[in-house]
Amino acid sequence: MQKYNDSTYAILGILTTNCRSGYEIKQFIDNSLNHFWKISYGQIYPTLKRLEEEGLATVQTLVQEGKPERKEYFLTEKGKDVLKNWLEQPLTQLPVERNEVLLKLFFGRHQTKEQSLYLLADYKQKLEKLYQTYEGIEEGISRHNTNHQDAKYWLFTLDYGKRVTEAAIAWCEATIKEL
Amino acid sequence: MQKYNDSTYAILGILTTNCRSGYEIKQFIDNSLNHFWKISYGQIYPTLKRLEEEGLATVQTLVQEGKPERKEYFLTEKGKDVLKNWLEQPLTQLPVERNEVLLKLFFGRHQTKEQSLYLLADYKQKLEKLYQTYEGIEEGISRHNTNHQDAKYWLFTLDYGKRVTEAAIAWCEATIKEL
DNA sequence: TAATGCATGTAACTCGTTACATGATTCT
DNA sequence: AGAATCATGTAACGAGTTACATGCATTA
Repeated sequence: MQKYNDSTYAILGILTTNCRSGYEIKQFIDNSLNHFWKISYGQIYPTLKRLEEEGLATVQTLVQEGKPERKEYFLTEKGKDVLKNWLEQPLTQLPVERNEVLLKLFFGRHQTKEQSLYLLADYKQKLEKLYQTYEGIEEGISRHNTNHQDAKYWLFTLDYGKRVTEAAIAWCEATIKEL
Repeated sequence: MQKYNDSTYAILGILTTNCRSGYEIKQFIDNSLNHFWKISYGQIYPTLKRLEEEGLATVQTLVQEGKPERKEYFLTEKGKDVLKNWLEQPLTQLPVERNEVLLKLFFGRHQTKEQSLYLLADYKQKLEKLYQTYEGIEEGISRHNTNHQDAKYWLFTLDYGKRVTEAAIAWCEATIKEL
């Protein structure tokens, strides 16, 4: 089976929901996957085009009143198979997560102590803000989508973000103390 | 001041150590930064070339007996300034860390429970292996480089890796239970 | 009247990897 | 004899972002 990149699978997955157009897909990602996946129109539209060309989806152009035309994409059986197959495959290997703060801290000997402390304090602050964002989204989902079939899985991904961010914050605190 | 990408700054930083050639830089990254930064020769050599062209480094070709020629790079004052300036700048924004496992779990409703459990168990196992790798490196540094000026900072970056990985493992366990 | 939302799309660019080419020496 | 180490480099490709172009309807 031919390989596609992960963004293609993400789009394939989103097409199983009610999102059908490039515009809607972008919105969905920004609202629901934004904490662990992002994507630009410059990638969405060419991908959708390719999906159709390769028979993974069909298109229907919808003419709307008072709104621009909109192209709706629907997964074909082949498209569903490709998605299913991808879902079944475990990760081949853990990616190396580049971290700019660690890179700077790594060269900490060439900085003053104050600079390193400032770097860490700033990082910590940004992580705390991120944590609050997670909490906000989590609350939103819990309140509005309690009965939604996907809500459970959405909350799992948010829990991941919270736990990992929490650990990073704790590291900042410990490192600031030790510096 | 002109902007460069983070890999350029990484190379600039490494040139402040005793690593002077592309080959040595690659080795250094593979040995010491590998847990949060990686880079290929296809990026190192063109970057070094550019560093020289833009006056951030000078080159000296070293003819060795019984070994191939080797090009040694040395930071200029301008190169040191560029590095220093970068080190002083805090992160502009936290990057979104793409996570393939979360992406698959997000579409968990389209999978069987067994598939999701398998995905998580496999991820957990890989994280545990990674954790052990961190411990191994940490031990190596503690044993051999106790008096090295950089050792402290190297250990900080490893601590980060350990804490974040630990949190991810705990999330796997919790999610497996809840599924 | 200006901004925002809806909606699609492309071209240029950056970043990065992989695969390839070259070639001597040393170790197994 | 073959593999590993030392050493440099390029070409092709893939992934992804940003900026731009277009244009109508609604809201402030």
